[in-house]
Amino acid sequence: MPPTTPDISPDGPPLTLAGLQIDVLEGAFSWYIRSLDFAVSNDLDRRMAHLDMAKGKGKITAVLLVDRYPGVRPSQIAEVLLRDRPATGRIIDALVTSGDLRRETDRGDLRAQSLFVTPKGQALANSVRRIIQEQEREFFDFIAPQDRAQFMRMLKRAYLNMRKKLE
Amino acid sequence: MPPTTPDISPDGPPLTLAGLQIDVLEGAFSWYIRSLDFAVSNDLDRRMAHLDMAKGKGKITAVLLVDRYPGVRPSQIAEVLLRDRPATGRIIDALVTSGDLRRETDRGDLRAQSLFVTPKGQALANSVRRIIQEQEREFFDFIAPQDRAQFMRMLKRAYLNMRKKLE
DNA sequence: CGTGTTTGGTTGTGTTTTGCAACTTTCAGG
DNA sequence: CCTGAAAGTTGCAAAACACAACCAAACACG
Repeated sequence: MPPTTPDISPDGPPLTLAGLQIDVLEGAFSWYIRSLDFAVSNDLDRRMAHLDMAKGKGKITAVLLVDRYPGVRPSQIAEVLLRDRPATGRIIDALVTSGDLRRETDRGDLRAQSLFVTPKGQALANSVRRIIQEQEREFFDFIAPQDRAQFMRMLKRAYLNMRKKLE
Repeated sequence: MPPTTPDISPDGPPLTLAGLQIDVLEGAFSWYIRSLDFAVSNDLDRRMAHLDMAKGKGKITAVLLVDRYPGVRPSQIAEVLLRDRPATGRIIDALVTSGDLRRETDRGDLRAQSLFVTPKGQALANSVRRIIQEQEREFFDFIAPQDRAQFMRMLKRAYLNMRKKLE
């Protein structure tokens, strides 16, 4: 395409893929976020391939949540994951089957369940955390420490804005 | 914030969902990005629900790309989308069927195709752009102009880092 | 030329994901 | 008790996606 196109974006050289200049096209954060998610997820899947925990978008968060909050209930996890209960239930099923989580009936509420990690799940959670940290280090290290906080803050705030709207 | 809990993150009050404090849990950008993507995509789907273009993750980008670069080839789109050719081909199929895109045989290379938007597709592209801009405005407006550039730069760079690794 | 390799696209298939609806059990309030 | 709401489960049907196999055109090059 003709290089006559002025570089509108004030953020470095225009991003070119397959000979197409992407930047201006979408002009939007959303495109970067969606693409970045795609890349992040794929990369995570690769790194976790050796763990038995089959490709799990939700599974990762679920294990970490249960590990950190022993006794959580599936419905709470569902809310964090932004999924419905059936979907969450199946995620948990898989984790129970693989021997990483354990279900108990919540005492005090026979309808609900309390979730706990097994020793195996505990180990898994640790692996996962380590892998995530490696990924962070590898791909986000270019962000200066003081900028990291701001970056995180922006992500968080946007996320909260969205959640509010979705409810 | 509760005085008992030291606020590790220098980025505002801890994020609590369903009574669980999420922040420290994942501690990572990746979690925010993945969640944010989920929210962004859902929100986009909603906003686009009235357009015939059935829920399309790839479709959105495809239409915009073709609109901006008349004559692009499916393989180029595939590369941008980070999908394989079959997947991309089907996306294009759908858009052709719905009358938004038009295929032509590339002159000069009989194997390849050149894609163009139809008038309908043109209108669709405009709608999509408008919707995306609204979404941006609604959810990312809190970012000060001078910070936007930096935010974008970080997203972009992380994205590029990832892509390099995926290839 | 002609032959082997690469590139662009299509078709077919099987798996995974996921959202919705319906159903069971339990709780909470009056 | 009775009713309505909440927690999970099951069933189902649709969508997305990755992989492999396949055809046709282009290119490289001896």
